[in-house]
Amino acid sequence: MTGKTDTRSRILDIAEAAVLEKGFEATSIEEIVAGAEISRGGFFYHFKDKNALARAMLERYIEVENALYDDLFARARELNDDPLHSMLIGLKLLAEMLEEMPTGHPGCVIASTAYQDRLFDEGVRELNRQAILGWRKRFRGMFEDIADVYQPREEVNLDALGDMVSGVVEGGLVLQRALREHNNASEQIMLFRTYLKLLFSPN
Amino acid sequence: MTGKTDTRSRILDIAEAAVLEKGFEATSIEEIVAGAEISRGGFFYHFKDKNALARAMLERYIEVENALYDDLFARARELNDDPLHSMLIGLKLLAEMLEEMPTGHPGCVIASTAYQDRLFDEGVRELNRQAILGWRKRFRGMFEDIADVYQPREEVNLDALGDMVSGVVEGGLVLQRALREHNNASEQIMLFRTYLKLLFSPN
DNA sequence: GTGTCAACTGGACTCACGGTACAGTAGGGG
DNA sequence: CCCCTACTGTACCGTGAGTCCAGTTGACAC
Repeated sequence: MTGKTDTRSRILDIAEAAVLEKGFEATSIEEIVAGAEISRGGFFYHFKDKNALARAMLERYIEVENALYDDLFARARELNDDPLHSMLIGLKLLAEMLEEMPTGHPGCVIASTAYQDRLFDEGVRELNRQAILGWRKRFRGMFEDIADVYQPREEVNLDALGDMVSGVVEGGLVLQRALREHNNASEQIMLFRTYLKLLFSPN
Repeated sequence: MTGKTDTRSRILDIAEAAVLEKGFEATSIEEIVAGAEISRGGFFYHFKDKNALARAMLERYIEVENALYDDLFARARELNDDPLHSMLIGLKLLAEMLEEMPTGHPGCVIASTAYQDRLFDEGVRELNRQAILGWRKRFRGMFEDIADVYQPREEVNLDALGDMVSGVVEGGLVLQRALREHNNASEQIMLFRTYLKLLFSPN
């Protein structure tokens, strides 16, 4: 028929939009099939249950997120070769990006699934876990590069510091969602940026 | 013994335990009434629907949480009269407390409701919002006291810094839940503590 | 042109859960 | 004695997930 998008990814698109707007639980299969203009049978042909949908969404989301981080910090590195300064630039770019997102960042998908984890199976939980561990590794690596050049003023665990990036983003998104404000996440990232400056900048 | 209605608070106890363990959505009314040894009718006598239960739980939780913060930072102030040092002590006490909690801190209740907010009515969302604004005010006040004595090395928005306490706790709890590790939240608080030390300590 | 297969449609059904309605009742005041 | 609070118990409804399955459609294969 249309040919340009196959049904499976059309389902994922519709589902993702709905889930980001109102949460996984509040998004019914009925609604997804209506949006994708398919039958209920068609949905279950592609996804054995809602869990399989969640997994596919998470997989796709994590890929996009990682590509985004790759791109963002690569650009930051182009702008300044120093590991500390490129990190600071990257965080600023990230904060700006979050501010420009109208409905908020999809990062909430991670926190969202974390808090509804009993609704999901082990596969989904494990995906979630691996995503966060991946970010830990990514940022830890960057902090190691910084620490090779700049002696930190206080001793910190670099794994925990890597987690702090994820935590600050996730926490900021929680605040943003609960407060119905708009820039909490980017504000929190900028505060974290100041932390790094204080921690690594030579006096 | 005492208490206006024994049954009502027994429902809340059972519900809270279940919700903390597996989330609000995954906790059925059936299960609550079984645990509290009452009939379904009895449940709906006390709570008109699940929303009313959520609201009552949140109200109670926020009260307990605030009392806990009051107590914790009052003790910290007793141990050291300096605003910065008492804050640092308070955060250490908080981190220790979080570590000692086996199932994790109930703070997740806030994040949890934030991410499932379409399941709840405006009353619940507003309660959530007010709780976070309350913490902002609390911590902002403490940071103002610190800033009166110690000139911060970098200019920061004290409201945002106040939010960062909530954000770091919430974010840490998200990590902890997703990673199935145990000390992420307390670790994140300790990292935040280091931040404050760097920000306010005279060189 | 016949056969096969993937990608569906559509309908009937089960089950769990939230929620409604309401009649009845045990027990403690006034 | 009645009345009120705090329930019990049952019957019933709607919604949404998930199952089963029989049938259709179009592409490509031989």
